[in-house]
Amino acid sequence: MAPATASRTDPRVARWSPACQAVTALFGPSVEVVLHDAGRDRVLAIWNPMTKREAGDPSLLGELDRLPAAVDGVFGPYEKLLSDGRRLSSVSALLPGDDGGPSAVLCINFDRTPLDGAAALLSALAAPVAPRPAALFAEDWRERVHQIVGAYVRARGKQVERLDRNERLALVGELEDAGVFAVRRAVPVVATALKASRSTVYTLLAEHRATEPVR
Amino acid sequence: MAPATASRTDPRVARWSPACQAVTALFGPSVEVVLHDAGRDRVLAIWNPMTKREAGDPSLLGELDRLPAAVDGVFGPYEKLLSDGRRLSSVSALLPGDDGGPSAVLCINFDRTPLDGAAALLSALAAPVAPRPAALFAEDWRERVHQIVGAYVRARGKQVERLDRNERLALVGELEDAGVFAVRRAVPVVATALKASRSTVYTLLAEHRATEPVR
DNA sequence: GGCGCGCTGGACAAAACGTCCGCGTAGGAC
DNA sequence: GTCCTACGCGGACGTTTTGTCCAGCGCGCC
Repeated sequence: MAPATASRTDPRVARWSPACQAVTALFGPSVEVVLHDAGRDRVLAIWNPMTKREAGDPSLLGELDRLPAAVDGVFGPYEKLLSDGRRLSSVSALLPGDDGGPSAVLCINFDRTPLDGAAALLSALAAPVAPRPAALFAEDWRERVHQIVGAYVRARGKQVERLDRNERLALVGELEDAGVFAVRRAVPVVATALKASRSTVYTLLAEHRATEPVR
Repeated sequence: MAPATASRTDPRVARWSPACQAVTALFGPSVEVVLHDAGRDRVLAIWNPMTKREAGDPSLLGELDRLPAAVDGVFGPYEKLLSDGRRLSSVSALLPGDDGGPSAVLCINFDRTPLDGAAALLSALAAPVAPRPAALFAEDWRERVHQIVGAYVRARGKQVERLDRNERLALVGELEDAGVFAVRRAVPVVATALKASRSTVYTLLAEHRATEPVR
């Protein structure tokens, strides 16, 4: 498994290559390992590249300056965003040369996008998955209004027109509790079903809401 | 973040430490990184130990001989089993010394137990989840919006922000078909759920209605 | 006949709805 | 890099719906 590198002869590549390869081997296609030339700001070698970068390309490591202060020569982990939307967790490490000073920079980028998907799936498990809920909506709410009104009317054996004020109030209450008034253009429909005016429905509704404030 | 090591002065530790630390930093408590002295079969340093091993302990690396042949000095990944049942994926790499010969061995052990749990959970998803009883509509149309959006998003393993235009259009279509937009104040809620503006939702809605006029 | 209650339609203000447009910008072509 | 296109955004705006108010009126009752 050779890295994409034109600098095979560079001693730093020879030195760090096994370590980089080990990481690549363990995490397969999810990680990209990049070895940078600290001095020339170039990519020395790259394993499993996620972008089109290759050895010799500029490193664009200037960003390291702006990152949280290094701990023992290690930056991060910090988040990176690829242009295609993938989300990476990244760390960088300053690798010492023979003189003890930094000679190379190691960057490990971990594509956590699949994990995001899995995490979403997992957290969604907390809430039960509703299959396709029955078509309560569309035109059904009208029917629902008529059902509620019809049931009420039947229960008292009167026609709508004969219902007295309290009964209408109660009926509006039932409709409200069924959520009918959360639907657009519901009031006129209810008014018709109740054989009453829009005004009256609003009055009853206000009265009901004043009585049962919470809902 | 210092490794558990009594060999701070060993030049090999100084050299490889940043790289080991980088790996530890990225994968947090899930990985253990061990640097071995190839010659003396001793642990040189260990980061985030999962067992009680520490620097100076015998390495017990004899097993490497029995592993699949190394590729470019890298062994594995192979599976290890801890006594407490945890399952590790591991790789080992022969790290070259200044003379080019091996001077140290790097082992990275990744605790995949949590992933096994997640995988089991995930595959269990294939089995149908008991549908929950259909709720009366009342206030749950909001929840419905979130369910539909959530299901859609999960199906593609993207988060809402990254859905492209067509996907959003389709999603709005589903919401429309579910009758969501028949509810008062639905558009702002949908906009929020979609992480889009009210305008955008209306645009998509218009587009959808132009495409599927009857419904 | 006079009174009170409640419903009514109409008028009107407020809120929600839906449309439009200019601007910023991300992404692609060159 | 520059240009270009397409898209999403927020704000402005006109329209529709909503909700409130009121004067008038029917009806039962004293």
